[in-house]
Amino acid sequence: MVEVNPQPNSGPVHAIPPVGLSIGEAARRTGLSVHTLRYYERAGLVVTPVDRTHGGRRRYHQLDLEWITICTRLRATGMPIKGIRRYAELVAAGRGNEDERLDLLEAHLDHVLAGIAELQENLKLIAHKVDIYRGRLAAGDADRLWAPRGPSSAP
Amino acid sequence: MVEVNPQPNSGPVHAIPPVGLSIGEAARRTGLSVHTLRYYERAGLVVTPVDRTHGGRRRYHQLDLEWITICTRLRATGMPIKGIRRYAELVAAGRGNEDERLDLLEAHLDHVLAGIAELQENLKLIAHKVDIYRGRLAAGDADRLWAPRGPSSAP
DNA sequence: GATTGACCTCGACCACGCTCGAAATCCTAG
DNA sequence: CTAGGATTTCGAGCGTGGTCGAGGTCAATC
Repeated sequence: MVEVNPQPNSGPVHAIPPVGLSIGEAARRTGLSVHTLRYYERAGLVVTPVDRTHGGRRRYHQLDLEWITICTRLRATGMPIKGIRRYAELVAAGRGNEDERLDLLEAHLDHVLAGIAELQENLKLIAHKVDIYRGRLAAGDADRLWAPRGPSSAP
Repeated sequence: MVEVNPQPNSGPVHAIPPVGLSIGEAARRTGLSVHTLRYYERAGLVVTPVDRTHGGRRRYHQLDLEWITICTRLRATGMPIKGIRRYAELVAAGRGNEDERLDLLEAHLDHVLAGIAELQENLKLIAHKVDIYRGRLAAGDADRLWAPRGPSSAP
């Protein structure tokens, strides 16, 4: 299937050939589905129009993959599609709005950091409950755990 | 509007009266909307049936609020509704499944911790970009920043 | 030249987690 | 007794982020 066909003039398998990659190959490399790749494009997340073959098929080049990777990082950290589109628009607009780009990224960064802090705060309660369960199960007196309208204190 | 009506025989305003709280009050205390409170109930997240007045209105007591708070913590850490329902079912089933409850919570804990780690990993790239923007903007040579099909390397 | 599989567009559909509106009921204040 | 606001149920609707399928095109292989 994935036969490596050693060609004298080509680099490692992971290098992107000058002709670019098909959408399927791009999908494998980015970890997105081809559907999602097309969706992101439709949604305006992709800065530069993706190159096409004369027959109308997408060819992904280095820069495309790099940009898409940035998109996945932003998504993975919870930035909504709209936010990424906004960022893409700024980048696409070219020089002169770097401060806005910075603002956008910084705001996102702060947002995520705040989210992590909150997450950890909420986790405390859960971890506490886990500890209680563990302790009581180990002690063998799990019967004293909370049950509906029961007497104890650890749901 | 929110007039505090000092009553001799009642404790602090934040104490829950024996008759319980209306859904509106419960909403204010939990930070959820009344819609969401009812939704959670419908969705099977609430372990014990919420008490009702003879006229059919919900009355929330201490335990209800505590349980709902747990639900919000689980939600806030990304546990899906189904997961919380599962947990609620276990608790509702009473004694004998404490190990399952523990498994569920531990799995969630691990899941969230892994998520945080991944989040922080992804944030690195973003923070890196922020640094680059900051550095270049400070240096006043923002023109060298990435633009569509531009020469530089920092989108 | 025919087949085969990857790719194309377009619009519909899905899962999730709420959110809302209508119409009826309750209950408290005047 | 009445008016008003809070609450009830039920079902529909919404925003987000994909995911999918139909029907057609492209291109490498036999």
